[in-house]
Amino acid sequence: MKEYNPRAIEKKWQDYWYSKKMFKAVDFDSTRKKYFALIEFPYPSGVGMHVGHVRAYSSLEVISRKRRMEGYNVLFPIGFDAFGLPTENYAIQTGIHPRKVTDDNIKTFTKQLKAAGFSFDFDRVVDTTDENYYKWTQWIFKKMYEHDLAYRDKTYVNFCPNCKVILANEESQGGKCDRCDHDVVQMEKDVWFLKITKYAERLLKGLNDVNYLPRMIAEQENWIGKSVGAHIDFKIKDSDEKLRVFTTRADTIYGVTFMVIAPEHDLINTLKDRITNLDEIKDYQEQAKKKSEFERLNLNKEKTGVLIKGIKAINPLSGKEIPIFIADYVLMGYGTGAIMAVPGHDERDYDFAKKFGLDIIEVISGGDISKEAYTDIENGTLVNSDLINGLSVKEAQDKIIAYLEENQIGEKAINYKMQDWAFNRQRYWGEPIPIVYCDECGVLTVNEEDLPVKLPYISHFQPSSTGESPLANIKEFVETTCPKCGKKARRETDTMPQWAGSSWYFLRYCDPHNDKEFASMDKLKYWMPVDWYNGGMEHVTRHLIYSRFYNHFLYDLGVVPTKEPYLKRTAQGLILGPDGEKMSKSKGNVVDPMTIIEEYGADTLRTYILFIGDYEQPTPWNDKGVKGCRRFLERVYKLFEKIVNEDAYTPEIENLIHITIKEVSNDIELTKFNTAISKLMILSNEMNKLDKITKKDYEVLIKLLNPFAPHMCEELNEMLGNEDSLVFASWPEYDEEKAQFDQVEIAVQVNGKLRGTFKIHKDASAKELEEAALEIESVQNHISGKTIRKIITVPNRIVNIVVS
RNA sequence: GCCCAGAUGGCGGAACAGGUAGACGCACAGGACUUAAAAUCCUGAGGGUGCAAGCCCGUGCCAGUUCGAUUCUGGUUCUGGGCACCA
Repeated sequence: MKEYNPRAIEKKWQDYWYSKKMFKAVDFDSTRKKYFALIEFPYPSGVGMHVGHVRAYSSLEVISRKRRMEGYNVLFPIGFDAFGLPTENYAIQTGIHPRKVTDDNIKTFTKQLKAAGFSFDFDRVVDTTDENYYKWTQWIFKKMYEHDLAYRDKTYVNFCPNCKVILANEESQGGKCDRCDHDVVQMEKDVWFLKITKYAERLLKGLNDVNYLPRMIAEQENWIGKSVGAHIDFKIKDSDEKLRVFTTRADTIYGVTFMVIAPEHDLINTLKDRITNLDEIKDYQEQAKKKSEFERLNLNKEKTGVLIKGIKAINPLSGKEIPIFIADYVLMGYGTGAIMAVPGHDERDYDFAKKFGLDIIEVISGGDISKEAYTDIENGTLVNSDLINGLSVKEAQDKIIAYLEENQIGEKAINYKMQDWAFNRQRYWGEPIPIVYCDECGVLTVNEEDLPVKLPYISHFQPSSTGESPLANIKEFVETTCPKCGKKARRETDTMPQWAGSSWYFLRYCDPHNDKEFASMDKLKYWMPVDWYNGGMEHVTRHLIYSRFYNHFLYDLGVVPTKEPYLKRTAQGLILGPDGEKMSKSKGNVVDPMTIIEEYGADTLRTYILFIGDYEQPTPWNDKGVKGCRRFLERVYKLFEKIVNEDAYTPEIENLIHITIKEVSNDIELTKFNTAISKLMILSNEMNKLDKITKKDYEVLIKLLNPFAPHMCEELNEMLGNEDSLVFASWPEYDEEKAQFDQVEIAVQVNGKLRGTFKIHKDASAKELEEAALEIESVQNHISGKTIRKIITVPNRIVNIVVS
């Protein structure tokens, strides 16, 4: 028998699978159930495939191969999310056009994916930068605009002076640019927004209909951030103006001792004639504008603010006059940009009141407001609150809200932390936004038949420092005609963020070559929803929410068949460097999967990456551990020599085979790949102890191992004389009766401490167990001279003798 | 600060409807094969203490429930992730 030679074997079977298109997903196949397995398509960066990709893809790779063996028509597609900053920055540095960079990177990536033997359907590859793809990305935007979900608004945006680009909130967390870590500054700008907040409630409700890991549900709920409370109008004294606030604590209304508005609040402008310290206020507004988001949100800093002189608000319940402040701890972007401050029962208001020497009134008993704000809403009773004295927090809230609604000075209200999605970038390498500005007709979308708005092939794509897109400098691009009146008009020069293309790619996989629609309803009905989606935790609050929003919108349009796009979502843990640190070039701890493939083979890499540890936990890479998996595969390969034609039956091996089929099958479904592999190791170790094994038993082993190490298993299958590939071989089945051991080992305890064990046939009676247990010598030593109080027996497990 | 995970040998990790802690793999030690090494195969091993059978201690820490707790409950420390002046 030849030695195990992965290099030759793997090349041979990859050629076989890919040339015969073995992994082709068949549209409308009615003979088999469909299964749509989705992994997050990669960004084709210049460094190529990372071990993190291998781990992320291996889970559904194993599931897909198992599903095919179980008789499913599997759609396991791959594509490239290729627009974006890294490619553009690389192009700026090197002068090579992003189109060429992208094409080269995709080629390399494809080669690497095939070298790992992934069973993707390579006939359905999508590339977000392909004009036949982004035509539909633009089409969806057009539809959103037509349905009032895309709008232009002047706002302060996060601007990265280094990348020269406006960032979404989620790209500038902690006041740092997501891409380059530079400090983000505030800049006023006219930008495009998508009204994702309109879908907040549905995105929240939809979580009940999907099977995501609980921590993902929690993260999404947290991100959407729903709060139920009330709007309350406070009259401005001697004026018709009202100041509207949002509060979740309507019950504390009698404890309001001042009000605070955000620096950007309109009230200043509206009442500027009456404000006596306008210069001071304006000064404060200017300062607030200059602060970076990070400075402003920095919790530890002391609160600042200015009393607005000349105006007062009136508490609608108590009638008391109260001062109004302007302070940047109140955010314009949440609620109404104004709050009623209740220092007795809110920590932030408490700090502010202490600093400015303002009254602090107790309206809920139970705490000590001379020391700190009392914020427990579960306990405590309302006091000093005319209408609601003696009530619980909950009762008081209901009563106040009812009162507000009756008197039309407020109502029940819901707020979300999630904000509308800033949807444009001032960059070249993205989808042009299909909008035209006409002096006569205003803002118009490009007609459907004129899509796509093609990205011009230019050689200078450096951004300007004014925050304008490089496209603004391309005359041929900017100058166009109005889709309505035909006169001269200008194109929008901003492009879409990278999230746009990835928000609907799973739909395109169902019908990737369609040039009439983004995908046909018939095909979508056949394939959607995605049965199982695996990816990183880092995408749970961005990509996953955005793509769910897109899908909900398209559902409303009637062009996709399901509300929720993904039935199930799991996430892999990070692969850390051998030093236990996150892999990074600067730390020099990056492991290149291609090196592992060259040295040990793709089958070893695939097996090791799933054996390395708990799939969901971050786990350090271990070079020596790879060898162990290679040894395991070699052992399985060598077992081939033990196959005999004669009868080699033993009850033990039959038992073990059935148990292994059962447990490996279950473990794979639960993403417990590490224990699945360990059970295959146990089976092969046991087989190795025998002198001879049957072909039938060996086939079970290689079929179970096939999803992990398909090249070697295909080779062994061929060596067995089987003509059909393992791709569609049947997944082994087990007999529940035979998946049990006949003999069980029983532990014997005295007072809960292990004192011995014995073997007995399965399902022995309690009496048999007791008798056998009492006969054990060491047990007798521990009970002699004592009284037996109780004997606890658990069938097939344990006997515990309680003595005293 | 709030929310969510997690903490088990030298290392990665098993086992939890409460029932023999440490499966499987790595690393290590001894042995076989070899002139030798590598590779391979066999054996050993949580810690302590004994010549040994054995005994004692052990799943971050402190309590509790139980015949019995890595598993359940309360508290606590540390680590990782998410959110964060969100009214």
